[in-house]
Amino acid sequence: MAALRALARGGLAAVTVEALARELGATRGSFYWHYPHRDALVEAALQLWQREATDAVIAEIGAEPDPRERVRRLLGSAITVDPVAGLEPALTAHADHPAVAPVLQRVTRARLDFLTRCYTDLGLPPATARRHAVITYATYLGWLDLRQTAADEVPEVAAQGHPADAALRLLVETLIPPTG
Amino acid sequence: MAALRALARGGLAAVTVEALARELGATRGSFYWHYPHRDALVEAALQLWQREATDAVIAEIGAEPDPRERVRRLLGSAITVDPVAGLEPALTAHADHPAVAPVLQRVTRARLDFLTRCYTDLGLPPATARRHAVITYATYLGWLDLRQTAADEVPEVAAQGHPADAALRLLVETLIPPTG
DNA sequence: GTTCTTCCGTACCGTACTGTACGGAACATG
DNA sequence: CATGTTCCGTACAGTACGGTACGGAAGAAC
Repeated sequence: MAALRALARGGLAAVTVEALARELGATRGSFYWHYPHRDALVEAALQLWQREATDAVIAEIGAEPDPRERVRRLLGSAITVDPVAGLEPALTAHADHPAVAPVLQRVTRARLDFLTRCYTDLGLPPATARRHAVITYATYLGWLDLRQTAADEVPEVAAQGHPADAALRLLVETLIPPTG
Repeated sequence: MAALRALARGGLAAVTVEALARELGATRGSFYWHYPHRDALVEAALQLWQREATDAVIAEIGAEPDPRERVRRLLGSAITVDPVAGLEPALTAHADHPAVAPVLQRVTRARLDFLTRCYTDLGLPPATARRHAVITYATYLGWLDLRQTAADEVPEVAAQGHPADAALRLLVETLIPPTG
């Protein structure tokens, strides 16, 4: 969705009907046939993001039986793939927006629950697993931030290549407790 | 600075001369005597942020001789204090903005260099220390994100109180290698 | 007291955007 | 062929904002 790209570039204020119409080679008149107003567009874009960036990923990786491998694959995909660069930082920047808040809350809870489950499956008691999940998820979020702010200064943070592999190994060592 | 508060709430687009004048009980006419244009305001606000949120902190904690205690105090202040809530996530959301990019790059480099120095002082070889610094800093950034997006869902992430203390202990255990 | 400087307010223009009204093309359906 | 539906474009308010021009109050300088 073009709306998500605009959101990633310039925040919520950048997702305008005008810019969208220009980018797609259409006119605003056409837009207002498909959506009643601008808010409906951002709403649709946010739901699309939740489905593709969270629900689909959890469904896919959740099929993996080994919890250690689940975390490893999560970290790996967090490092290598970023379909719409800068989207998540842009969303957390509008965490208090009435349209963003509920989606962001659902996504955060789903991801944290999934991670917590991984850690309990590794043998950790629930409270400890929860705290590990929070730390791991925070590291993931900050990793995305760093990729936006210092992709050139911090080559480890790039989406692909050899430095990313070395960083992944250290991430796994740091964030996954020795053995369950 | 009121501009930074506006930036934290609604991104760069929210730091408008009109809103600022309203909040301060003045008029736009008055504003344009102090600043030549809007961009000068955001520029000044960003430089203020760099001085208070990075230069001052590094100068203060840098005086601590024990590197392990330095990292601990960094994590501690990261957890407990957040003068303008949501500012850093809002800034990383505009990482490619011409006014934000250079400031953000300087801040990121200064913080990463400082952290790397802490880890080398702990006895780690430079490359390893650098990677540890990146991970620790990413966790810090993600922690700020989580505080914005899920302060209610994740009590560990709140700015104060007993849950924060438990989280800090785990952070220290996770992010600081056993002994240098 | 006159004059100058500093600071703030009002009034105005240009621009970019949202939303609506309406017209018309393309196409299906009877 | 007539009619309706779907989709897109143009034209028009209304609004919020950036920026400029100008006027005027308050106080300092002399």
